Amino acid sequence: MPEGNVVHHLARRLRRAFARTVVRVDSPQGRFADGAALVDGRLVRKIEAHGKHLFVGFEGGRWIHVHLGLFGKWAFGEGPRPEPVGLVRLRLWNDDSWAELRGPTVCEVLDDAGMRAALSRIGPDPIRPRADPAPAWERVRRSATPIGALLLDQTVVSGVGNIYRAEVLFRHNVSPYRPGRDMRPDELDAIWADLVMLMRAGTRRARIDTVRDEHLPHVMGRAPREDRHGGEVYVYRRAGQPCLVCGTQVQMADLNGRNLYWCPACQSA
DNA sequence: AGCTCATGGCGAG
DNA sequence: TCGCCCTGAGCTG
Repeated sequence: MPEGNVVHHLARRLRRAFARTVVRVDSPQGRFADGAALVDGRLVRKIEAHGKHLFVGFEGGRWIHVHLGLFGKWAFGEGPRPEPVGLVRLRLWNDDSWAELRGPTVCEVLDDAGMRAALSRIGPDPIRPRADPAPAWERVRRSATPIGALLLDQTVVSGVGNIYRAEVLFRHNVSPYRPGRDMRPDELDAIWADLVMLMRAGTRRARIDTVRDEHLPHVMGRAPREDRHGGEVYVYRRAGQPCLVCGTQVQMADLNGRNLYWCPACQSA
């Protein structure tokens, strides 16, 4: 259940295990059997994350394209690969390492054109070096859609999920309901810079921490967290609990079918 | 054992 | 806006 930071972290891990090696590929579950046969036994040239999309590039111009969706999960190990347990969509292995993929929304083989087409459908990714936020913010500034919805739209910005959406808007005191066209350019610049910083830190740690040092004492004093997303956050999944900055009850609402969290006092604008 | 919910995204109305 | 796809964990009984 990853946002872009976890996908980039997984790309690094896959790179360490498989880059520039000949990799065996199969599909114990069978649903990816045809795709696996197209790349089995080829040299892995490149492994890249773009937003929440992962691409494993093979010699011969073919790519495995994976999107984990809500439920997808990778497992890794060293040495001989274990017998598959349950539904394993994709398995990769070489002499030293193995990896298993379960439950992805997307697992397919693309050629170079297909890979470029997939990339053309997503907006700039704050984790990637040299990503340019300009096209994203141009769309935001022309849109009446709430900024909270725009940040989750992967064609605007890629890699931001429900946690980063909630947290970055909190950190900039912006109401998730403010129309994109009412965002000031300096606010958008600051939000981009913050996403770059937060998501790159989240890539290294494979978790999402957004609470500033000066508010960490509040974190220490509060009740143990009851969810398992695994980081220290201001508002995500904290509905009904006091805001770590002002004490107001954190609110929750449905926005386009996803749970939205915010502090109505800190984010009134 | 069965329900609900989850860091996501797509397509049909 | 809704329903659907994918899987697993954490409840409730």
